[in-house]
Amino acid sequence: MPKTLIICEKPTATEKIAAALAEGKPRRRKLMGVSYYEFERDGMEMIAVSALGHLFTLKNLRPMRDYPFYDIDWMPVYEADKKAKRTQVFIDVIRELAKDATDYISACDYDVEGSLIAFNVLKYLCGEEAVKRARRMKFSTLTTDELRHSYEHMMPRLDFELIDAGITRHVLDWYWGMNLSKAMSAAVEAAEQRFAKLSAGRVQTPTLKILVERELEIKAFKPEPFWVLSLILNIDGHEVTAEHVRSRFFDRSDAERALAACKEKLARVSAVKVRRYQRLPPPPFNLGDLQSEAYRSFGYAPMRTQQIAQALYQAALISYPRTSSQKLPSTINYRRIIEQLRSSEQYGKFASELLSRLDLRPNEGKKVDPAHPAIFPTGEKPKALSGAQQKIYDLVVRRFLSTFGKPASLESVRVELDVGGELFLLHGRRVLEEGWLRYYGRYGSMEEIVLPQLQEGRELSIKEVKMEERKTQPPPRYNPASIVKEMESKNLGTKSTRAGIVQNLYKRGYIFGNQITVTELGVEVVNTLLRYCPEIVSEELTAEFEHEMEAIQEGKRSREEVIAKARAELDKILMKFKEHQMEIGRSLMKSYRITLMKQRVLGKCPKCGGDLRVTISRITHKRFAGCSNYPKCTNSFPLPQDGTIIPLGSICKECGTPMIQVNRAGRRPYKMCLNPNCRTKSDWRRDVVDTRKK
DNA sequence: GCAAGGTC
Repeated sequence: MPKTLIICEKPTATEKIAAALAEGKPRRRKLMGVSYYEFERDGMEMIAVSALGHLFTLKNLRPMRDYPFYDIDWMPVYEADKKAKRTQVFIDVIRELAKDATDYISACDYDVEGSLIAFNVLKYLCGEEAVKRARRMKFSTLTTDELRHSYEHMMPRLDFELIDAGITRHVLDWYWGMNLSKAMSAAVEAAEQRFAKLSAGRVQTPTLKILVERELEIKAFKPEPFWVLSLILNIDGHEVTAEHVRSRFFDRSDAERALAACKEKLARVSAVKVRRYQRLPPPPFNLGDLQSEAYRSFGYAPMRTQQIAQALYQAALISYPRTSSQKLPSTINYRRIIEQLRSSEQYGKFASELLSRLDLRPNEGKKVDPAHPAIFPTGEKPKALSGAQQKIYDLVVRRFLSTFGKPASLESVRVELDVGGELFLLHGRRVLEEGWLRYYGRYGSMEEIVLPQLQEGRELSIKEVKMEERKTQPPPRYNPASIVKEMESKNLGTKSTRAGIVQNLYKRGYIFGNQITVTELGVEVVNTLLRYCPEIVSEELTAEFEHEMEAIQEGKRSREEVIAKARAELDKILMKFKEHQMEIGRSLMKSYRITLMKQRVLGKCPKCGGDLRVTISRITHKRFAGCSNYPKCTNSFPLPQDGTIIPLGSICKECGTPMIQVNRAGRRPYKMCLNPNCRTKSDWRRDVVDTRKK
């Protein structure tokens, strides 16, 4: 009896593929805790089984004692990474089910990585014959119609061009990243006999470079003074401030001359310009947009938003979150979703309003994704959500509804005021029709500036004309959300990896703070690599990889050719690196030490003004905050033993000790002062009891 | 140890 094994990328996709292809209901089975689905189609027996993303990864075949090192091969992820034990049962189950399979279908996401995931499963778990026989389903959403269509129009073989491109990408990233990381650590070891965990990579290093460049701009920035003139008026008992038409005077005497001209007591309204305009609804969320909106609205780091979105997805409340798409194809049946939302207390009236319209169409954005639509709520009713989950869910639902809303109608008013020939401006803004802004609620809140009725020719009494000195500001620092956005615009990393790569830069000690500052170490790593391997620092490497991948996909270059070229190039770079490793190692270590020392400082000692530093007790080996003036000053505070401690650079309003933030795995970050007896902590114990009661 | 990519 012939049996077809369908390889899918992830469990939820497996379920949908089985449901779409089965005649009748697929039978859900379980083996070693892993679900798979049996069903019939056209008289054939079929089994849909799931991978869990990549089940295989590249690994060095021997310990990597020296570099250059190129001896790598594919291995089960669970063997390479002990923390990924979960993937082992998936491998066992697929191997078991492959035993009596006669035909194979690759039904992973239709992109380079998906093609490779299925290929490795077929090659290492089903055998070479399976690779030759396997066919490929291509689809861009997991809707019944599209899945059936893609089954009917299957590619009769695997997409080896995409697979080859994928393998090459993995190998090149490994070669470049691992060898350069090793080269830096080895340089430190050779020069200082100490281990320092240093890293470089095609994505992380250009990202760090962007941050270093901003750091340099800020350091080189010379604030320039400028002057502003403002006119304070009294209109019908309200105080209103108008700004001079020249928003900045860089020449003080110009500002003074303008000020001197304003000696009159009255300002005359010389023009009133009213403009009506529309603001279109926003496109639906992709992951990057959700991350930056959640940072703006709640201050959540992109990594946190990603984790919360993943939890909501697993609770079947929202669609697949790791997407770059801003499209909502009608096949997701958004009318049904909005109908389901109608029964919700919070969103019901918005949903009803939308459903009463005939033209229900989303305002889509330009970005697409080969495998997933934009993020949308499934319409399921949420049960017991945590506070943070509730917030992200609310944001997703409101954004989704907003996308279908009518444009908002706004009115802006520009009032010109003449004071002795000097022109001042008043700006007002009013929402005429809220449209989609109502659905978006607090996330789209538009500040209204309502001006009193002002007719041309009216004279207003002046309270004061003010001249103030200000300074130009340096360009703003990146924050975790804006650097993720910058990476996206430069095509660095993927939607799934960007937040994690930024987190990694923090973990390495290359950067710190929410307003991102690059450490001495981060700057030195970039400088070193700029000197010896500018290729890895440049965003161009990603672009170059992409060209090579394209050439491979078009059959213009072979995988072997591209890999051999990279090896030759790396050989030269790494040799030069090694020649200079003593000086490289010394300067890396120097900046490493400075960064470590600075990282330990939590703030000023309230007793003596010295530095309070994270210190490890010689006796108990536990960490605490101790004063740098020890033994002259014996001031100290206990610290939590788990998690990362981040100095906040501020002091407690109650007790004056430095504030810190504690980040612990799986818990939400919390802020506290160092003093355990501070009044701010008097209710901590009660909180713990309260939580337990619930 | 060290990358970047997929997944939960």
